[in-house]
Amino acid sequence: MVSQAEENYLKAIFKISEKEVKAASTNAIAAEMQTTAASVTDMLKRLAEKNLIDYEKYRGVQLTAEGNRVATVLIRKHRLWEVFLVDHLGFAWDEVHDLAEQLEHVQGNALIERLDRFLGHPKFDPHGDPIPDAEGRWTLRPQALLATLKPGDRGVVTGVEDHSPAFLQYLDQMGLSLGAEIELLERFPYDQSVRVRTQAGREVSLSEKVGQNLYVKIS
Amino acid sequence: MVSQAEENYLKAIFKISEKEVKAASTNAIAAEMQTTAASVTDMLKRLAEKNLIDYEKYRGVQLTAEGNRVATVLIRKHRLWEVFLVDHLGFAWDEVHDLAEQLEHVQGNALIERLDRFLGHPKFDPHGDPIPDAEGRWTLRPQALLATLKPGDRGVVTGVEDHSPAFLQYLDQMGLSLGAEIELLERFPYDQSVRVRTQAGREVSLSEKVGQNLYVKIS
DNA sequence: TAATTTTTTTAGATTAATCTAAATTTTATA
DNA sequence: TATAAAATTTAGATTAATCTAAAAAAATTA
Repeated sequence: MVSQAEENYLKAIFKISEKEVKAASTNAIAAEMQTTAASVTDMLKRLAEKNLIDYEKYRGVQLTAEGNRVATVLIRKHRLWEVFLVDHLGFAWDEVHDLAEQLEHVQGNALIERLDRFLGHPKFDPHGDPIPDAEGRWTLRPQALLATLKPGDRGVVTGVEDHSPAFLQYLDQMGLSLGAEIELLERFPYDQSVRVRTQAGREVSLSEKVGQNLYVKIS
Repeated sequence: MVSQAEENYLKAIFKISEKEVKAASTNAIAAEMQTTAASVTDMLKRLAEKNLIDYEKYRGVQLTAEGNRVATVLIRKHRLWEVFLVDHLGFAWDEVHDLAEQLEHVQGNALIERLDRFLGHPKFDPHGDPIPDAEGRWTLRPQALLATLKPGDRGVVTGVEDHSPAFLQYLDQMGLSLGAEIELLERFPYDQSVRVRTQAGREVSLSEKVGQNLYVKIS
C-alpha cells in the first residue's frame, strides 16, 4: 500500500525530474511539498524502503520504474478529474486544482477507467496538460512558449506553465483561454513585452512573464 | 477541522442512533466501525473535546447538533456519489459502496452542490436510501418490509435494509431490482417464506430473511 | 444483595507523518 | 586547498489513530 503522503511525494519527485536531468534534491522536494528538508529525508527513507525511489544519502533521488508508475497513475487521475470538474460540473479552470488534489487519491482501478470512458478518453486536461493513458503513455503536442514566437507568428493557446488561479483568471480577462487564436504583432526589446491580436481582433499587451508561461501551437 | 476518521465515527454513531432510541454504546460503535472498544473510547474523548458528541463515561454517546450536521453532510455526499457512479459511470448497485466511502471524504461545498445539480437533485440513492438536501432535510417515503405484506398486496421495490453485494446480486437474479413491480401471492406459516409474482409474470419463492431486508411501496 | 459476567475505560505501546534544533556532509569560494 | 556557506541528515519530540492487556464500572443473575 502506498499512502496518500507517499503518493504526493512521488508526484513531487516526478515533477522535479521532468524539468531537471539530475536527481531530485531534498531541498527541491521540500520546496515542492512546502515542508522541511528533515521531513523529506524521513519520507525518502520510507519510499526507498518500499523500492519506489533510488536513494543515496546526500545524493538526491530518482523514481524507480514502480515509483514512476505510481506517479503517472496519480497524474492521470488528477487530470481526468479536472476534466470532469470543468466539463461536467461547470467549474472554471482556475478552481479545480485543490479538488483534483483530493480526488486523485481515491483508490479503484475500475473507477478511473470508467471515468476515462465517461469523459471520452480526453488527451489533455483543462490547462492543456497531457493525460497519460491507462498504460502510462503520454501524448506530446508541439507547442512553444509565447516568448519564443516571432512577429507575424500565429497560433492557438494550448497550455500554461504557471497554473496559479491569478494567472488563469488574467488569461480569461485577456481573452486567452485554451483554444484562443493569437497573432504576435510586435515584441519590444526594451522589456521583451509583446503586442498580440487575440480572438475578436482585440489587441493586448503582454509582459515577458506572461510570455514565459503561455504555450502556443504555431499554425 | 474534522478528520476522516472522526467523520467515520460520527456516521457510525448516526446510524446506530437511527435504530436505537438510547445513546450509542461503545461496543455498538466498535462493532459498526470494526475496531476495538478501546479505540472507540479514545476517539469518543476527541469527539467530545470538539463538541461533536455528548459523552459521559460509561453512559454512551449522542451526537450534538454540529455532530449531526457533519454526519448528515457525509451521508449526503456518500449517496450523491453513489448516484453518480451508477447513473453516469455504469457501476452496478452492489459495486459502489467502497468507492463512495472514499469519495464522501472529499472536502468542498461547491463540489457537492454542483454534483447535486449535475445529477438532477436526486432524492434517493441507488439502494433507495433517501439523500438529505443541502439543509439536511430528509425525504421520507412510505414503504414497508416485504415481510409485513399480506397475500394479494402489490407494490414496487423501493429499497433494501441489507446492503451487502451478495444480497443485491441475489435480488438482481430474482428480478427484484429497485423499481420492480411485485405481488405477494402466498405466505407459508411453516417458515414465513413467501411466493411472489415479479416483473414479467415470473413467480419466485423468497425466504423470511429476504422479506426482512426488502422494502416495498404498496400500491 | 453478593457474585459473576459484560462493558467500558485506562495504561502503556506502536506507527506514520510531521516538526525544530543540532550535527554532519557536500559544495562553493577566498 | 582550507574555510565558509549551503544542503542534508540525525536526534529527539509531537500528534492522530490505532492496538493489547489490565483495571474499573455497570449490568445481570443466582
